[in-house]
This record gives sequence, structure tokens and C-alpha cells, in this order.
Amino acid sequence: MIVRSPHSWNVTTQGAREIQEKLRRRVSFKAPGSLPRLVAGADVSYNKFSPNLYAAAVVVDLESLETIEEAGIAAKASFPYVPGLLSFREVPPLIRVFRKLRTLPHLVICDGQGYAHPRRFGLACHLGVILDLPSLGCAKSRLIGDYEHPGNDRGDFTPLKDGEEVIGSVLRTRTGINPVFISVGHCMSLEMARELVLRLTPSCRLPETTRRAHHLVNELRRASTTDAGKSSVP
DNA sequence: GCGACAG
DNA sequence: ATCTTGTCGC
Repeated sequence: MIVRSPHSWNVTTQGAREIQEKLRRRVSFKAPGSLPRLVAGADVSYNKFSPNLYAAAVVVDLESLETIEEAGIAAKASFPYVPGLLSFREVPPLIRVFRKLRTLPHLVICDGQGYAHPRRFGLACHLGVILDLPSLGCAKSRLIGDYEHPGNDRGDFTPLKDGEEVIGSVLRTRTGINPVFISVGHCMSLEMARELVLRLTPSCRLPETTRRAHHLVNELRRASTTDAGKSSVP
């Protein structure tokens, strides 16, 4: 697919925060009229002591849960991990991955927060706006917000709140297992986001999209970290 | 100053 | 995120 980057990525942490404050106005909260069918999962894997990083996207059919297409790349990290600025580290390589994808997905699920962010512009919002696709964030842990633990059954959820504002949902995708943190990205509603994540978690805690993308980036990382792969020691 | 802090 | 074996449970 064709992707245009609306700003520079070579910025300072302060510059990054300013970009977030400006781009947040481009986020739409209007969800599609019906459930998206082709869902892309996006993930990034790192190497501990090297600037190498691996990104991938896997497109899954929401109905059959079959993989439609997958794409992955290796890249150099150009921004450090800073809480609240994760998108400046992960979106650049993900843009390259989506340019490589020939299937146009209807939705993107990110491994991180969307609206549940200090400036309401987490990774899922940033990627969704740039790709101009509906998106949502499904994180394994919390960045900001307070919440009560949801009930113990799959499907139970509680609101994730920042003061009086509901910024996301803490959703149990598997009975008796730690919940995930859902928040809207671009063109998405919290209700639809939960519905989509539940449909993509028939047997595991994380969405099949995320799991498959995660599996792919780890294969890419090992492939270049192991054998004759070009890595840290020339 | 102290604690928190997606991946 | 990454470093890592076995182990308890469905």
C-alpha cells in the first residue's frame, strides 16, 4: 500500500511531543459501519545490545482467522524507547512494512496503547492516522490510567480511566488469565475495539494478529542473530 | 524530590 | 523489548 509520512522522525523528545500534540487533531473517533474484515497485526522486535530491530505485519481474515498475507523487514532503530514516545521508535519501520504489503487491510491492531496515552496519541493512533486506516491498541500492560480488576470470565471488562475520563478498557480475553488493555486508535470506538479483540482471541490471551506478527519478527531476528547472519560482531 | 513508566 | 528450563494445568 502507498504510505506518506507527514513529518520528520529525526526529532528530539520535545519535538516528538509537539508532533503528537499536532497530529492528535487528525484522529477520528467515528467507527466503520460494520466490522472490518481484513485485520492486520503489527509488531516490532529488538535486539538487546544492537541497534537492529525487526518489524512485521500479518493480515488475518476476521471470519476464518486464516492468514492472508505477511510482510517483514529488518531495520536500524532511529529513536530510543521513551515512555510515551514509543511510536517514534516503532512507526518508521512499520511504515516500510505496510508499503511492502500488497493487501489493503481494513484495520490495524497495534501492540501498545492508542488513546490511553498521556497526550491521547499512542502508537495505535499514530500508525492509524499515517496509514489512514481504522486502528486500535491492545497492550499487555498499562501506560497511564486507573482501573478496577475486571471479573474473572472471558469477556469481562472494566473502564480504564484518567480522572473522570474513560480512556480505554481492561478486558479479560481468557478466563482466569491477566487482562489486556484496549484503547481506540483511529476511526474506532471502544465498543467495536473490544468486540474485535474478543473475536481474535478464541484461545489465547493476545489477538491472533498480534501473535502471528510477534512470531514473524522473532523469526526474522533469530535468522540474522544466529548463523551466517549479519549482526553485531563483524 | 519521589514514584511511574506501552515496547 | 530481551536474557532462559522446567513445570503446572487444560
